[in-house]
Amino acid sequence: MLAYAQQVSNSAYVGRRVKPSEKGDASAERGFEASLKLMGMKLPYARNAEVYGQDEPAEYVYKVLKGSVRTHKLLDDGRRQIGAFYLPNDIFGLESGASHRFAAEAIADTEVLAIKHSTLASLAQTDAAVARELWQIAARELDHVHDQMVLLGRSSAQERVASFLIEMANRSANRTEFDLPMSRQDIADYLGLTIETVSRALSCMERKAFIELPSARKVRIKNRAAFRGMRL
Amino acid sequence: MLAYAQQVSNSAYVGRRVKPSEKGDASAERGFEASLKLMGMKLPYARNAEVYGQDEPAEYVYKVLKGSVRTHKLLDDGRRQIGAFYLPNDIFGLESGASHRFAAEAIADTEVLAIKHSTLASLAQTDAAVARELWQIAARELDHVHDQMVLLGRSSAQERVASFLIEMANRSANRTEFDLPMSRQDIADYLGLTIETVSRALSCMERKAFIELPSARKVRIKNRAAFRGMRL
DNA sequence: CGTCATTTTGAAGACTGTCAACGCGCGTGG
DNA sequence: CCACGCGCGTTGACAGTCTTCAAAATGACG
Repeated sequence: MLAYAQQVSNSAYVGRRVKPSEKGDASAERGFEASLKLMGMKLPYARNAEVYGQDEPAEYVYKVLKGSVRTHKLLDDGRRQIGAFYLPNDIFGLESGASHRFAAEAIADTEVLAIKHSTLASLAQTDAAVARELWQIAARELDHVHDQMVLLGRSSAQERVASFLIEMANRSANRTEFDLPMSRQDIADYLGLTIETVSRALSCMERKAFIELPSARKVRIKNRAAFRGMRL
Repeated sequence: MLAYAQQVSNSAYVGRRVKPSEKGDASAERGFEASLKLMGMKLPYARNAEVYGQDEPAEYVYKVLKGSVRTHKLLDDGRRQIGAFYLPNDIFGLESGASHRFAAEAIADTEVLAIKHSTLASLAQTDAAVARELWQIAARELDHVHDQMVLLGRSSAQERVASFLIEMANRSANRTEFDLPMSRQDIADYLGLTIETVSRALSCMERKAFIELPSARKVRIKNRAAFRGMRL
């Protein structure tokens, strides 16, 4: 899979050279982001395509360019838990362990930038700034799952959906009106609920005039204050 | 608090010198574990004492020597989510971020070995093995939280309690009979349940002759196979 | 315009939470 | 030495929330 992706898109980066204007500015060519830009390869994924599978070796670290990605774990009986959603500019796949414990899939048609984990590891050895940056990414990841644990373990359906909407609002450009790239099923599996419960919670909030749903995938926050009160 | 602890127990390590027998073996003096032994300080905590608080700066990384530790997040209204239990030889407090998102408390009278996060960070810069080890610890932590997310989001009370018992069995020396250092309330807050539900699940398993409870804090696994079937 | 996936809504039921009472072990103090 | 109180755990009855099952509505797409 990755071999294929490499074929189709690596060409864009083959033979790329540091331009004279970049050469002089050392800081522009260092750090994680810079390395990603220089050495990363752009990969396209269709809607629902798998970026990596569960328990697959964690060879690459990714950054979302366009579209969005979900990570999940699937149980034998079909139950699914979504670990996180990644939107443009988010980094994912840095598992620090040998293999991915969650699978990753494109939610919509998506483009990611991928860089070898081993490349980053060796970079981190010489460049302390890269090492620090990697830890920060891991820290954000851990923070998020910690919050998610409290959400899943200790909150009601209403609180979960409210927290989710606030999270999405904060992550989108426009904090009062935004699109949801994921389906109700994805939201439900992210929040540990059923689609029906998610739908009901949303309808309830719309009835209370806290939000408006111009369409199923579009949300408008009408009463931010009320929201803060009902989130976890 | 840490200043106090330093006072009372650091003395044991003040002036410690590398013994001749150790001096020759470079590998014995390197790595995370070795550093911990050399530079760590032994700290005692009474039952329910706080090792560090929520949102406190993450200055130290700890290893449990005796006793056990729980990490938790407390909500304003009293709801609590326990993140993990740490038993002897477990390492905790490596948050990678600036501050601890969960608080840590001693469950019973406990002794830990503490080492400055900054010390490890600078060690990791020169010693790649230490850097690798730190990532492994973080990876284990992340794996555990991921498992816990699936547990909290997608499993029944019975499955949660069964998973918990198996987890504890696997972590204890004797896999068929072991002690639980934590209370029912701790277990409940770890599994996202109430004490009553935990108690009922345990009673039910005892009735089915899957386990035996010689006392509230002692567990004997009688039917391991049946367990594997009911865990998550 | 029809078809299919997705979402919403409704009714019934299951599971877990809540409230309350009881039991047990243990340390304290009379 | 025993009674008592206290923390902790268990059990029961009931209520509430969320899930399940079913059907209707909506919307995307050919």
